[in-house]
Amino acid sequence: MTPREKIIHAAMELFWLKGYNSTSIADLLSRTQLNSGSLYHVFPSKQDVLIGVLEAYRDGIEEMLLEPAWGQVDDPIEKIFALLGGYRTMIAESDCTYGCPIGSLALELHEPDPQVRDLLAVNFENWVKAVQRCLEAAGPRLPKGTDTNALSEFVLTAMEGGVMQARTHRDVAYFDRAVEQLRAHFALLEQAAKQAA
Amino acid sequence: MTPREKIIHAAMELFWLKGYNSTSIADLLSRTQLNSGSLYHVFPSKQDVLIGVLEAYRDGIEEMLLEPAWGQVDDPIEKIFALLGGYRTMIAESDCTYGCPIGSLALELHEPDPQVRDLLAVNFENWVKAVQRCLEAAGPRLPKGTDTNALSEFVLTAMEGGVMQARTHRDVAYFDRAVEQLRAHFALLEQAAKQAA
DNA sequence: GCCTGTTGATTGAGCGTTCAAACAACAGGC
DNA sequence: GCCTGTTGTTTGAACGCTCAATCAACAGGC
Repeated sequence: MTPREKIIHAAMELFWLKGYNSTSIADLLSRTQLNSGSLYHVFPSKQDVLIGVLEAYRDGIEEMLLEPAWGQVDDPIEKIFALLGGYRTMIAESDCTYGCPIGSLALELHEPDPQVRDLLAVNFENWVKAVQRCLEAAGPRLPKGTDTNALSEFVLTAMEGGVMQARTHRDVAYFDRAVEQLRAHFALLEQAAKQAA
Repeated sequence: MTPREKIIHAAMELFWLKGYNSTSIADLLSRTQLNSGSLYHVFPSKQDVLIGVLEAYRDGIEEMLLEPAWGQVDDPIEKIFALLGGYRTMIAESDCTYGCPIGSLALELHEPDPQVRDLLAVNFENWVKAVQRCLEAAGPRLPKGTDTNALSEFVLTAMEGGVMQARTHRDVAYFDRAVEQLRAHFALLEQAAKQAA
């Protein structure tokens, strides 16, 4: 494991756990057993570590997020809820102290550099696109003319909003109810598609 | 205007604009033209300023949020979308740099004191209750047995998720699409209620 | 002998907080 | 009307600490 990998690995966890601003370089050093000079040899600044982390999320969405969630799910709409189920597991295992790593960073950084903001946006976009492919695969089960982009964005909306409330109340039931409402929405859409046919 | 009011007023704006951690006591002092001793005479610590701010939001929800949005709206379901419209105005006026003041704080503070967490939760609860009263007022327009609590939480979910994406992409259209999806959900619910009748 | 990479003490700015001192406002005694 | 003691508030320099970042010195492979 190269120093670079060590740092990225540690930073992904610490930024997720404590946020970007509350994670100090000293935190990263003690976690990786490196010295400050080594870190600054690899990353010119703390922000470059953040960029590395966001790139790692961007490049690892398939194997880190989608494949684990979709291992044994074929139905395209169930894939969406399997993805949300993955977040539920994460939330519950951390006693509702962790949230969505991208979403937390997106709200924490109030005036991010363009490069950071673009990476946050790209991470959201890729997530939305993955959901959108599921919606496209669902084909005629959804009403004709469904805006799959807007609907897949809405899945992200529900996920992020549900995570936020679950974390605020320290109760995963808030997330569950958000998912349940989204499921009801999909049920109504499928029903409407069936009636129109 | 007492020093206390000055501080609360300035802190509401600065915490909203820059977040809690990125707002320094020096920022508050220069904004209020007070000296550090005066601030610490009123608030024993920075966190107590935060508590004051959250209490101000809690106590001001009617006049600051609901009354302005509902001034000339009677239809209970349109009230909900008028409330969301209020947020849209806020977002757009700030070029998508501001978000929901409570939501941002909720995600920024990773290990808040119980008192702070309770205040964040209470602010969410009151918001949800206000929406729930609208849903109850809508009565038979929604399907029988609708879980108005879960549905009103879902309105908050959609708002927070939409705000987050709009801010990340610096584009209010993301918020608009989230609201549009929520509107579609309500339309389907009203239709289902009508069919059952 | 050069080059790539590492070491870890050091820097200086910025942070939240403190405190002795100064000040304003008022009350009571005379 | 004037002095005196008290109370509550304001002043702003100073403190201790943490932070991100630096850099001269060093190690090992080729």
